[in-house]
This record gives sequence, structure tokens and C-alpha cells, in this order.
Amino acid sequence: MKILQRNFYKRDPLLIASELLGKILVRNMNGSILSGRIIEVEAYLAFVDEAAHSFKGETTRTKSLFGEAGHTYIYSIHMQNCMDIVLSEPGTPNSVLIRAIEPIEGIELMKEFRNKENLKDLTSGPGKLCQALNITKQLDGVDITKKTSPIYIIDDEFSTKEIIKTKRVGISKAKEFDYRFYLKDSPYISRK
DNA sequence: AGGAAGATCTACT
DNA sequence: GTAGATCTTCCTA
Repeated sequence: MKILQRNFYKRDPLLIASELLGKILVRNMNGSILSGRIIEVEAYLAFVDEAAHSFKGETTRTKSLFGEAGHTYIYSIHMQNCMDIVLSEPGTPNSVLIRAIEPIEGIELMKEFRNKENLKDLTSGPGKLCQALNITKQLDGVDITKKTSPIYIIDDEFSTKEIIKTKRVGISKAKEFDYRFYLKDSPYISRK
């Protein structure tokens, strides 16, 4: 059960995206643990990817994206929050959007935050999982490589069977790239 | 100061 | 399958 270290986040972004599948996202809320297995992600690339928030340069909103690997980038859209993991060297804003997880620990608390009972409605989308894990913009830019962090990712050596690679969801530019990855047949993916 | 767009979610038909 | 809710952020003037 080891926490992914910063070097993990400094390799090829598409490789990192596929390897994040099956890892466990942990949210530590003053000792209350909420966790889930990552089953869907999307990669957003620096400089060449028109769909990336970083494409038009650094702003107050996207500051975290330009920072050091192994930190969060949390932004709001349509009254929701979404979370990216920042990759690569400072100034090179590659990132991975966490789109869906499979709930493991703290399910009752997730139901409260979501105000939903159905297990499949708790974390099956980027806005949903942030609500279920109580991830707010106060957590923008936090380091996720330490055990004392409010958010971190651990590797329990889960073996992913079949990974599907398809086009990204919900964007209007650069639609042609196959930068979305998810675990085949998971009931928790955001869309088919 | 105003307006438009957006990496979404929910509910309804 | 599609429309509507609803708000933060950025661009323009």
C-alpha cells in the first residue's frame, strides 16, 4: 500500500493516465477516510491540446496547472467542481482529469454529501465524485504525494484487466484525440 | 459593468 | 435523448 510519489507524475502523460486506472483515490477529512478505485480518466496535454484549460496560457484560474507535478488542479464549471492531477515539470501543464471512481470506503458519508442512495450515482462522473468526496476549491493546488495530505493516491497492486481508449467527453474542441481511458465493464463509468 | 461559454448533472418525455 | 438549471471565470468595452 504505497502512495504514488512525484516521479510517477513526471513521465509520459498518456502512460500515466492509463496507469492511474485501478489505483485508489483517498480523501482524508480530518481522519474520516473516503476512498474509491479510479476507473475513468482523461488526459489533457500542454500546448498542443485546444481542449485543455491551459491552452490560452496561465490565468488565476489555471495557476495550479502550471505548477509542480503531483498536485491538484480543481476548478468549477456549471456549478460543479472537477479535479485534475497535475503532471510534468512546472511550466508544462499536462494533466489528468479524474472522471469516475468505484466507492470503497466511507460510502455512507458519500451518500450524505450526494444526497443520493443509489451506489452507482455517487461517483460516476467528475462533478459527482468531487461532491461525494467533499472536494472543493479550497483543495486546489494541494500536494497529493504525502500521507498527511487531504488527498492522495495509493497503489494496492490491483491488476486492471481490459482498458478501453476512446474520445473524450463533453468538450467542443480537439474532439478527435483518444485521450479517455476507462476499465471495461465497470458499472461506474460516467458514460458509454 | 455586462455578457457569453463551459472538461456537468438532473429530471422529464 | 434532450432541455434547463445555475454560477464562476474570462473577455471586451
